[in-house]
Amino acid sequence: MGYSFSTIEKKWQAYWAKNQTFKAENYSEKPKYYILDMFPYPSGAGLHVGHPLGYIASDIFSRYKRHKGFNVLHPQGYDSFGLPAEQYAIQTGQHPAKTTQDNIARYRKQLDKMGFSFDWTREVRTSDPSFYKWTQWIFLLMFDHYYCNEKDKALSIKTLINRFEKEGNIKVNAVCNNDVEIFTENQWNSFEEVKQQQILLGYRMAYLSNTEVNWCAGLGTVLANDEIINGVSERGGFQVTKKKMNQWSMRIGAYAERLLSGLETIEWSDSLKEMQRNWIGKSVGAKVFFPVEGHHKKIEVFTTRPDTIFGVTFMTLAPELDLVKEITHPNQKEFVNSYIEQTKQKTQRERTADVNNISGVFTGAFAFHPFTGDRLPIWIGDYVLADYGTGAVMAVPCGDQRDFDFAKHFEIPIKNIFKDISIKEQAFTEKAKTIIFNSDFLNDLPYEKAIKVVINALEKNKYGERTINYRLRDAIFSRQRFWGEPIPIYYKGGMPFALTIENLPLKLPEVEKYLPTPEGSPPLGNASVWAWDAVSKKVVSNSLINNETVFPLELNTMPGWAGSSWYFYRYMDSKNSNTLVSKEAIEYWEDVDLYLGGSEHATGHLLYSRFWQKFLFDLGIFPFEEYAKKLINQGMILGTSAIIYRKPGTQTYVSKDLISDSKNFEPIRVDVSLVNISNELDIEGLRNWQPQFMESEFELSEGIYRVGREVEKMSKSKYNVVSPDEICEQYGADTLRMYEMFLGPIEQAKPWNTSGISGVHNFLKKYWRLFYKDDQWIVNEQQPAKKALKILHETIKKISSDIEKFSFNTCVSSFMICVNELTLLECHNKEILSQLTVLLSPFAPHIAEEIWEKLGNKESITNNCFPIVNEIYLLEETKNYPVSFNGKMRFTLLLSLTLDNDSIQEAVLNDSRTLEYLQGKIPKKWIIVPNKIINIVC
RNA sequence: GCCUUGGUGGCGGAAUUGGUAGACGCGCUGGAUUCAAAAUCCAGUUCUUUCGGGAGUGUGGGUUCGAUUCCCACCCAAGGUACCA
Repeated sequence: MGYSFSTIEKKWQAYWAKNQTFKAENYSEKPKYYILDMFPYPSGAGLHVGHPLGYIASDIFSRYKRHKGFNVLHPQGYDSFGLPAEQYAIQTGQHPAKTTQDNIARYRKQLDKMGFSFDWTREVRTSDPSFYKWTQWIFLLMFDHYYCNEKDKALSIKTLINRFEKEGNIKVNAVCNNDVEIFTENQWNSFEEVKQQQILLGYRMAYLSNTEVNWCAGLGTVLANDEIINGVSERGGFQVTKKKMNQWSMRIGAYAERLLSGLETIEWSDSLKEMQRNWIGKSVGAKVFFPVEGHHKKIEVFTTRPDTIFGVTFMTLAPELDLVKEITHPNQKEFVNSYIEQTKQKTQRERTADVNNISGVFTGAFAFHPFTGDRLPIWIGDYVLADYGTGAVMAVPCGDQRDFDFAKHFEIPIKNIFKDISIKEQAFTEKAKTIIFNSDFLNDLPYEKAIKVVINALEKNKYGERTINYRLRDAIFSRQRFWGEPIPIYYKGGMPFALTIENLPLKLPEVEKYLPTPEGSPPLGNASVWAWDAVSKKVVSNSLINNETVFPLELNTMPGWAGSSWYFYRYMDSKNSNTLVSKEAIEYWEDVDLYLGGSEHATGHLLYSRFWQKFLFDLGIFPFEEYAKKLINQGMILGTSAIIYRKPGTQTYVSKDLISDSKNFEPIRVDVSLVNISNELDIEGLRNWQPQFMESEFELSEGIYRVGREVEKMSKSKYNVVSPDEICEQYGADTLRMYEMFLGPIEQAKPWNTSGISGVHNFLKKYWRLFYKDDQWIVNEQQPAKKALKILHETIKKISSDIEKFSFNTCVSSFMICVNELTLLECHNKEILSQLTVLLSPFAPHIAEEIWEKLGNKESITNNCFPIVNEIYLLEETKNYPVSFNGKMRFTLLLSLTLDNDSIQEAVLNDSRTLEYLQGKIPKKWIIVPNKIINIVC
């Protein structure tokens, strides 16, 4: 008998569900608190022990905040559009909606078992039309707005049209594509609609452009930069190459500065902010124009070191630049063209791998130095990237290592402009303490001064200007996939036109095949009903496209980050079919108080969602510039993979301890459940696990086969996934919850191992025995011992401050100490145990509810007041009073400044280390305490 | 290379503003209970020692009466990022 967790947990989970204990109201007298988890992608592998880590932490905090008198919003949902369901559909023909539905059901079951206090009435799913209606609506807003640099915010495209009609675009300072031409109001008014639309498209926040994209043939889709790891796709590891395509993009670049400065206002971890800063990559410098000999065009370069301009000895252009073909001398054309071809064929990976391989070609053309008028040879080289800065550099071999290497390799002259610095061996790249010389009007100036002087000179002569450059590029928004939000756009005369909100959601059409069409169009190209009738405002059959009013619809869908960029607002008002979120709901809940999730989303989701937030803030839809005041990154729980070693070309596997050099063997991962704690493999189990092992031979050592181990990310493909289900079954959810917290600090990554779980389970059993002895209820209402009160209040103090600090592992320790001591004191006092139970309830809610009920309470423990520490119980008689000395004859009493003179005398004398020092230095003297002077006698 | 975070027993990890390093748990050792086991309880557990002590928080310095904590240099690990001009 005793602590029967499975009965208790079932009972209370049912109770919470029936009474909707955790349902949050959109209005309350209480202060609000919004705690958000990053919602999961419901994958086929189900939940593993790593998933709940963050959910347990946020659940503890939610329950704690409820005890503290807050109206807590703690919702959950599913990021349910995604590639795995689509690939499963390609293989099996099963509709991704079905796969997704099944996986969600399984996730929900597993989540429910752990006793989370989610308000499930607010559940959202990004693949639900009632949800993606609003994702599409936000896209329409993006399409309908541009970024105005003067007001420094997004404005309606109508404002822009008005200005074009009145004054053309010459005075308009807005973010746009660089190929937008200059026109007057008269020209604008005479343009045809298609032409006008084309110009507007160059200004829209969501725009179409023929961009060079990362094309992944293996996945049949375009990938964003952050979906590529080391030149191959993050998912699947396929090759990625460059390809030009007409793609939707989002002008995140317009928000670069605000995304950067906004970081100062939010409580996110330093490392995460730093990642975003790096990703945005702001650098301050100058644009400089170099006229090309015998050509009307100028080369525009970006440099962070304009102070080195007199050290320029040549120019280098990115081979992809259109300008290259225009300026190349006929004699060099052949070499240049073949070099361009060569570069194109290199994948990003090959290009990055060849860092030390210097290559380039002379174009035969020359540029003029703006100040000296020197002739500078123009080269092309693939170390210059087309999509950073202007795709061209002024090469200063004395001040940049790559320029230096390039110059040495091609025997281009190097000019030294640094005083008393040798540049024989390598370039001099330090900025501090540099004195410029050999540089006309910059001679003898230090770095900082030189920059100011040269930029002034550039601007005065119109040779260039001060510029800020960002590494952050606009986010490509088109995906050639089926299982994503359709983009609510149709095409008329080759120009995109938007649907209106009344016509949303634009639901995914039925298709027979989920693969791209034979012509290479996205999967939506397989749909037979996917055209737009602009009169009836309905989706109609493709066969009607020849009618005057029927137009083809967009075939691309949105990327995975679309829905997740705003989902947290939908929880506030998830059922609303009239608006994204009602005014009342958003005015009450405002923003997320605490966001919990993995740091792997630093430069993806967490950046894109800040961008959307700022855009919708500009439009007055969201109330703040940032949506999450505080963010905590939980560390990953790692799995321990089991590895067996195959002799190449055979079916023979050799035990790990018989192997001296593992290079001669092929490591193969096997399911961790086939291995026991001493790394012994269950050979029969393995043979039954997968057919390929049926005929295997095993070389044993001492009668057993030992596997190798490796700690790595938990993943289905590595067969190292541990599901929480078994732990729940064996020890119960309360033990699992406390154990996961006990493993270590929440932010840290840690390998999963169950060796310590019995300690946590024992704790709960001990706690139970404070109430029951041999199934007899032994709680009394006698006056509690002073010592017991002290232990309780020490625990209250420690737990309260540790919860606020998110230090849950130390909380668990404090509970253990408390229960051990109360057991030792044989304390079964009702008052003390009641308070302890409330304290424990965020961590182990099921057992706490059960005890709470047994203590005679009718209501759930959920909204009961959290215990408050009473300092009276904490006072001690005396220990010793440590004293600190800061070297300037000023002493600080650490414990108390309110003690009278006598006790301070004693205090100081009690501390032998201090006494020893005092006797040597300042006998019989006055000692200064802040605000107080005390006489001390030695 | 650069940025961020970290480095403490056999292991996971504690340590408030600089003040008895190693809380709590695992593991291990011994004991009680038991025919026995499970369960439970008690004691011990940084290393070393000639049993007086001595050493000890990645390494080497510094500040301080006193440093895991503060400063400088270096080493290592994890994560991020990169021909970024």
